[in-house]
Amino acid sequence: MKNEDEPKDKRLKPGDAQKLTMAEVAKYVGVSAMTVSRAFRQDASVSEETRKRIMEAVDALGYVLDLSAGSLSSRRSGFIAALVPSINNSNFSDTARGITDALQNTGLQLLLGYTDYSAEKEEELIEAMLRRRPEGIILTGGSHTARARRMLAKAGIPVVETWELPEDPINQVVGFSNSEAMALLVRTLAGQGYRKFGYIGGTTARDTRGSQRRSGFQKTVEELGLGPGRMISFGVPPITMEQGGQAIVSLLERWPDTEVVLCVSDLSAFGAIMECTRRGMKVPRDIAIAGFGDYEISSICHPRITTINVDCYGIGRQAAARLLHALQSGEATGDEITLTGYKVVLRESTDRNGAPTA
Amino acid sequence: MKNEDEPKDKRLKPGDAQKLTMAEVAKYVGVSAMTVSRAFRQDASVSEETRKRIMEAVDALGYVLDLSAGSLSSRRSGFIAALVPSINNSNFSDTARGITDALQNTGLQLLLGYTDYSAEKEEELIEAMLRRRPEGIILTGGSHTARARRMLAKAGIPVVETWELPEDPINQVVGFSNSEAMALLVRTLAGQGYRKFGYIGGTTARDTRGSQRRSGFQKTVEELGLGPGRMISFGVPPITMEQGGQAIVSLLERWPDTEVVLCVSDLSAFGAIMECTRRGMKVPRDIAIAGFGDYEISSICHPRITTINVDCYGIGRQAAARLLHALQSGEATGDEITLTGYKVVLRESTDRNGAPTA
DNA sequence: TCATCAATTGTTATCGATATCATATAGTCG
DNA sequence: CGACTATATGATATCGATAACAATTGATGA
Repeated sequence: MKNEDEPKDKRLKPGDAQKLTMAEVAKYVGVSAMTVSRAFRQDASVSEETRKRIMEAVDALGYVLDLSAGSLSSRRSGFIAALVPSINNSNFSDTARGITDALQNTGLQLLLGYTDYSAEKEEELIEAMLRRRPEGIILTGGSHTARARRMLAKAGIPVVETWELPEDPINQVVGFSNSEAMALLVRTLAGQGYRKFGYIGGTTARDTRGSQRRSGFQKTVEELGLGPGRMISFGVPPITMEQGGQAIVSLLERWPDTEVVLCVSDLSAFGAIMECTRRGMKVPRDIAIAGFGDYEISSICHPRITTINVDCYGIGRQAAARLLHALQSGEATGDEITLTGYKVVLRESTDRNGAPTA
Repeated sequence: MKNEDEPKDKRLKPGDAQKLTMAEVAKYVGVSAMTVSRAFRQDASVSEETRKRIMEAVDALGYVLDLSAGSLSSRRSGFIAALVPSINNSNFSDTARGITDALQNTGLQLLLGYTDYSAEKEEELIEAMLRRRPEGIILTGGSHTARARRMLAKAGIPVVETWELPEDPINQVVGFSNSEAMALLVRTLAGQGYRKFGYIGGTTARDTRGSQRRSGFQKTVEELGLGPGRMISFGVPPITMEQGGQAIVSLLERWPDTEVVLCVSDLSAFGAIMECTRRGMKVPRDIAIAGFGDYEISSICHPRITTINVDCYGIGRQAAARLLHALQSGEATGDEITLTGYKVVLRESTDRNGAPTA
């Protein structure tokens, strides 16, 4: 079947670098392989003149360092792993960007995986990552399978859990209380006079941040004596814009007099608002709607959406910073919790005056 | 400065896995390391009974395979690299998802990097990737620095360029003509009676897909005898929702009688529509607006946005499939071009009847 | 002037798994 | 029954860089 002996692909000229090794570069320059190895690192002691000659040879030959060999020997893989629920969510991709930026010039690279909001998939990914011996690992959330926890414990590398405040942290934490953030939003809106609160979120407990927001909502509504919240669960997290639209329809069918609806994220809030608009309801005149996460869309759409701004980028930066610190200080750092900020952003979608804009 | 000899971090119990090796697992079970190695692969010949015993030991000891060692020996790194302009763009994250899905059960992992629409950053990333010896690499677009091209040629691995049809392909291509896709949209809208066309895009040539769309627009408008298009360039790609809003203001100031505006992406189209709405203009009654990319938002927002649907996910899947094919057939595959589909999706934002919905 | 030291380079062993070849054992078949 | 084959396992060399230590050189200073 296979024609192995056919002439090689045209882009592979016979004598090409293909398997060029450090030793060959060394021979070419007339030094030892070790010297070439040193030339690739800034710290090492190589005379400027030698390094220049080596680098010229590297260029001429087209040699590319082989880290997989180096990392075996140095026992440093040169990357850190990060797992996020979804790459298709700008909150998490901002966090990924924060990590990448913090890793600049550290010689560490980011290996990203996404768990699709599933603890099982997370477990698989953790194993896949650990097989490549990352120097540290950043996780989203604090709920992991037992085996995942065991693997992480054994790995002996710094672990940072983000975006939440887990009850039983593995190691370090960089995040905030989703439940308190949502509570703050409820209190703020109650302070503006809203009384009949609805909530739209996903069905299962897969999205732990979602459940925390939900419970923060529920608890606060009750504390304020505003009766039980009107909760609609719609679909498996992450709930989409479209599901947000469907959810608000159900919610309003069941509780037509709802005054304000809080959504587990801006995306569902946006879907809900659009669906209302489409049905001839004015937001916030007929109903107020708020989201969570402060996605770009919320400051652009019409009406602009009230939300909780979360420091997504900062979470990434700080998580990476904690990791770097742990690595530098010889892994002797204890477990710490770094709180990141959040704030209510009041916008048109919950404006008591009703007229979103002139 | 550092206290290297302090007691180790509490979470690392002395006897822990830390440096558990395959040889130790082998000794524990009473077989050779080679047999343990085989047990980890399905294809290898190990008796079911031995494999079971080994896997139990692996579990009991908490051993995790070390791929960095294995890949040095087997000369297979077990991953493929993909570079996208931005992870924070759902078009590209759909492509990334397509790649990941296609890689399921192949033993290959995806290593993702983002270039931020910069050829220099791409070059850096290509080098960083090649240092880890990926078995293949997927790029976005066809414009690369000379050094990047040289490195890729020398690497001797399959390369897939995506999302475009480069004039001078490196190896394989999976994509479509952005210029023709945009041309199709212009023709479709012209067919509906629109005559005065505007265009909103980014300023520089950094985003080659953007420039191609622009030139497809320009060319077609002229071909149809609709005068030169009214082009507004706004900001460095990727242009944001907000910039879309600013751009349409400029465009309408300059050419108030414009009938329809095409945007380089749905995101800028959305921003433009919201800005119009905010200023009391009705879309499409007062002005029609269309986007490119068929992002989720475009089917949800109000009015829904006319756009070009691109098979983002399919691009990823097929790019990975081409790569896998090349790897299986002993890298002897020639350069091929795989065309992916696109289609015009007509929605409310360009509806000639003007009334988006009841 | 000779010991000492810093700077630079070389030598050798090694990281941990796997390719490759060798070997043992059991089953098959004319 | 002997040769042959398939299956299961082991022994050893090796992948390509780097750690660790050794060696060389020239400079410095008492």
